[in-house]
Amino acid sequence: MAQSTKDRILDVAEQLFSGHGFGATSMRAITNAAGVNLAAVNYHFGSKDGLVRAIFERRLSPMNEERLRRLRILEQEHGAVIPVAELIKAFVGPALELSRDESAGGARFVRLLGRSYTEPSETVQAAVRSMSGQVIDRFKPAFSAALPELEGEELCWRLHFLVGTLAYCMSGSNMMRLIASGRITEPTEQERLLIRLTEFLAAGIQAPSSEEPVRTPFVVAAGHVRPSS
Amino acid sequence: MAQSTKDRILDVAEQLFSGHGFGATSMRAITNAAGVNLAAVNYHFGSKDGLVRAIFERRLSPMNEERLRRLRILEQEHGAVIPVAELIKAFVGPALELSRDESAGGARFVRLLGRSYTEPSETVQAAVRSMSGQVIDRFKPAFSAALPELEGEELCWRLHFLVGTLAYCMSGSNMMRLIASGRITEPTEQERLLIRLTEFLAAGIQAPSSEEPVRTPFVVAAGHVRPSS
DNA sequence: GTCTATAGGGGGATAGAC
DNA sequence: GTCTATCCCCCTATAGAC
Repeated sequence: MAQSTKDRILDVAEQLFSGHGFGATSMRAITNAAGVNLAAVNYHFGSKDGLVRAIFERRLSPMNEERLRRLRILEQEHGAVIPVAELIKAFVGPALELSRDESAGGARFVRLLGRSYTEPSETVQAAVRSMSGQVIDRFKPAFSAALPELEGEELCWRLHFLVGTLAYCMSGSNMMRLIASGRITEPTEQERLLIRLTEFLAAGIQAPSSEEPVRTPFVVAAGHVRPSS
Repeated sequence: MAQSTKDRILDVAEQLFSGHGFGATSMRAITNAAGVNLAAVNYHFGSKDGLVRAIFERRLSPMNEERLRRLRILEQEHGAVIPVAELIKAFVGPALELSRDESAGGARFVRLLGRSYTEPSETVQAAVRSMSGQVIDRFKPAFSAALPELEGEELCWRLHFLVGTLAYCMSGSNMMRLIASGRITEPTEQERLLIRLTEFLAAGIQAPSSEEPVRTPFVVAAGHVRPSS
């Protein structure tokens, strides 16, 4: 059950990055806390950026695989048109489940991941983006089929809002404490988060849209007004 | 029209913090870009943390005043029960309007503010929290009155989701590009964001809740079961 | 109010011994 | 694979001249 130097570095770095952010966590802090030598990070990961990428690789890739697996199951059950709430659960569920995995560090990683969506660091952006493209490519058409009344751009915005709400929940923001003002959220209530979040998101993404109905656009040209082809 | 050293530092710091984050922006970078001396930050703001607080003070306080002003107007128009969509617009509007103020740096600040909700830095958390408490204290009862069917804890979560979606939108996340995959969002469409966001949030916050209906709680005591008073 | 100079502490990365 | 030692950089904060 001996844990390798590499794994110890990953675990400790995940914890410190999660608690203080990437920029504010030094390699010295990581190697000290892990009880390994400073040079070990460069040996195993090449650089601090390499370590950051490895951390996302280790947890985000399996999480996204799980999302795709659940989508495939839904496609087998429902065919092309999947109920919206089921799509949301397939997308949101793996993240929230990982966040309950306190002992194995999953919770720490999820906090890190939530923040990474708004992180300015290019390294972090690139890592998350490269591992999330496939998920978007698969889920977006599925949502589109489930929400045929939503015009294309509106759908993009709705998905944007959905990802944003999830990212915020993942980040474990302290603002919840401000809103709840002392009210302690029980662990058992934390388990209701998937239900609460799905109810909110499903209603939001299916909201009636005031988007003007698709009109034939008019083009003004050379003195006369005519419908564009 | 001469801009004081203090204002130049604030403007440049806002821009650099917005682009690279707090931890990754040094005082040297700020003072160089502002064309002022390194020691000027410490003279005018005491420390880097003091500068951070001053930046939030300058923009967040007026923005929150505006939110409260709009809430007061709504209370005069509607009394205690204000339509949910109006409450959302009063809360979200000032932030989105500030984000369109490109020339005066408002847009940069809003990106910064959006990220600050998930920022691990204690200084940032404390600054935002101290300037947002009053807004929460005033809006929460208004939402509660507008949504009497929502049980207390459910309301906290719904507000949490609302703040999260807004924070994500403010942060100007790059993920929108991934979702839209090359589709360019026109400035005119950007102006529709308040409408889109309000539709999404209003539907989400009013979603039917599967929360067990309020039952008379039963108290087990001294051998008999009876409804609690 | 604004500057220079410097104190005093980390930062990431790497060469080379073991 | 792991260590020590070190290079050379940047960091914030402050003392004291102007």
